[in-house]
Amino acid sequence: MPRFSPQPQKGFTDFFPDVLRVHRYVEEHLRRSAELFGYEEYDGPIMEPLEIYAAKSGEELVREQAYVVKDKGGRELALRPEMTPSLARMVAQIQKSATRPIRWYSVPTCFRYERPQRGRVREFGQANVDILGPDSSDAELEIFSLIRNFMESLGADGKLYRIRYSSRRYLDALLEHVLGVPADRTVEVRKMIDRRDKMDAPAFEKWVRDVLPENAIADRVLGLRPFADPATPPVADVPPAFRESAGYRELVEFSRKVEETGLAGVAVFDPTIVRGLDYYTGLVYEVHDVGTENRRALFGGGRYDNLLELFSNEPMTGTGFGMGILTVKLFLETYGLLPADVGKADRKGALYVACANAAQRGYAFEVAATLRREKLACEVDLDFQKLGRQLGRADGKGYGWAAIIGESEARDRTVTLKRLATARQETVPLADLPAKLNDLSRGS
RNA sequence: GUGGGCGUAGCUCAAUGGUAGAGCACUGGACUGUGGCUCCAGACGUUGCGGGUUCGACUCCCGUCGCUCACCCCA
Repeated sequence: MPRFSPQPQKGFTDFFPDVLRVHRYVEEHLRRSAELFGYEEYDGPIMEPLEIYAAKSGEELVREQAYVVKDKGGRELALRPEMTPSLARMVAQIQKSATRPIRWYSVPTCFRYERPQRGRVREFGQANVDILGPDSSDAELEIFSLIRNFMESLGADGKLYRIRYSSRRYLDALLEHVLGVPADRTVEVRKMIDRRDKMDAPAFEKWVRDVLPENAIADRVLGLRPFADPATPPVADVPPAFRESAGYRELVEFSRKVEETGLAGVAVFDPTIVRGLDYYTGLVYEVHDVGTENRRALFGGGRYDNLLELFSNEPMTGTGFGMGILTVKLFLETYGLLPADVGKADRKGALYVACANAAQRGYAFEVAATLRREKLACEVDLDFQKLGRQLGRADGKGYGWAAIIGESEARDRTVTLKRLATARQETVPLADLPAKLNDLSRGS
C-alpha cells in the first residue's frame, strides 16, 4: 500500500474541532450582526462558469488564480474565487419581484490559487454582506454601522480598527481638476496613489515622473499628501470645477453624514483607498487594523452600479463588502480578543455516563437514551471497566456531570449523579434524572 | 514568478563533527465502584529526501522537496 502524506493540500485547511470552533466563533458573530440589521442569508453554487468571473475581473487573473474544472460536457467551471458574480446572477432572477432594498449576506468558502502567506490561503471563508437597490449613501452608512456592531460584538473598540473610505468619482475629479492628470493616465495614477505607502520614495518618484513627463503635473502628484477632510484637499488653489463635480459633492456629503451618525470615531476619509479593480463605481472602503501587525485589509467593499449587467438589462446599484474570516481571526488573536476557552467544547451542562461493569451496559445506554429524549446532551464511556479512567476522561472533556452506574444502580433503576467540579454526589431515580439535571443546571 | 527563515518523537523544542534527548500529550500500572495531584513504566525516530566531505554527519557542502514570512498579485 502506498503511504500518502497526511497533510492537506497547500493553502487548504484541516479544521480540527478546536480550530473549527474559532472559525465558527467569527462566523457566528458576523451572522448575528447581519441578522440584527435585517439581512437574510443566501448561498450559491460553489462552481460557476469560468466566463462570468473572466468577464468581471479580467482574463489574466482568472487564468492564473482560478481553480478550473472541466466537466464531462467540456464546460469550464471555476471554483468560486468570490461570491459577487453568484450574488448578481441570483439577484437578476428575482430582480422584478423582490422587495427593495435587498439585504443579503453569505459566508461562502472561496478558492484562489495564490501563494499562501499570513492571512492568505487558497481555500478561505469570506463573509459577504450586500445591500442592493438604494442609490443613496445611506446604504453605506448602514453598512458601516453593521461593521461597527460586528467589531464591537467581538470586543474590538474603535481604537483598534478603522473603516477607511474614499470614492472613485472623487479621486477621478481630484486627478482631473486639481492635479491636471490627463484622462488617459488616470487609471495608472490611481494605482500610484494606492501604492504610495508600500513603496520607497525614490522608486515612487521615478514611477511618477516616467508616467507624467509634464513636470508641473508630476510635482502636484508627488506633493499630494493624505488629508483628512475631503472638502479641503491640501493644495493652494482648488478650482471651482472640482467643487462642482459629482464626485466631490457626493463624498463631502457622505463625510458629513458619517459625522452626524456618530460613526466618525471609526470611519475616516482616506484618499489612498482605491480598491483593486474597476469593479467599483462609487464609494469604496476597507477596514484596517490600526497597528502594523495585520497589514492586510480585514474587509474590503464598495459600490457597484453595474452589478447585474451580465445577467439583466435592468441596472441595479448596490454596495457591500467581503470579509476574510481568517484575517479577522488573526486580528482578534493579535489583540487577545478571543475568549480563552473559544476552542473548547462547552460541556458544563452535559453529562458523562460512566458504567463500571460491562454487565450493566444495557442500562447505561437506557439512561443515555432517556436523557437525550429530554434534549440533555450526554456521552457514554464505552470502556465499561475502570471507573477512575472514565471519570478522568469526563473531567478532561469538560463535562459538568457524571452519572455513575453499577450493579446497585441498575438493580434499583437509579444513577449516582456526581458534580465533577465539587465531587459531590447523590443517588437519583432514573425517572427524576432529567428534571433534576435541569434544576441543578439552572441553579448553578 | 522573486527573496529571506526553518525542516529532529503526535506537539513545542534541545543536542556547538563523537552513543539522538527533554517537556507536554498518549497507553498501562501503583489504585478490582470514584477523576483532577503524585510516582513508576511503556510506546513513539530512515534527524524531510538524495548525494558529497569525513575514521565518524542531526551538525559542514551541493541538490531537491516541504513549510513559513515577505515581494508580486489580491475579483
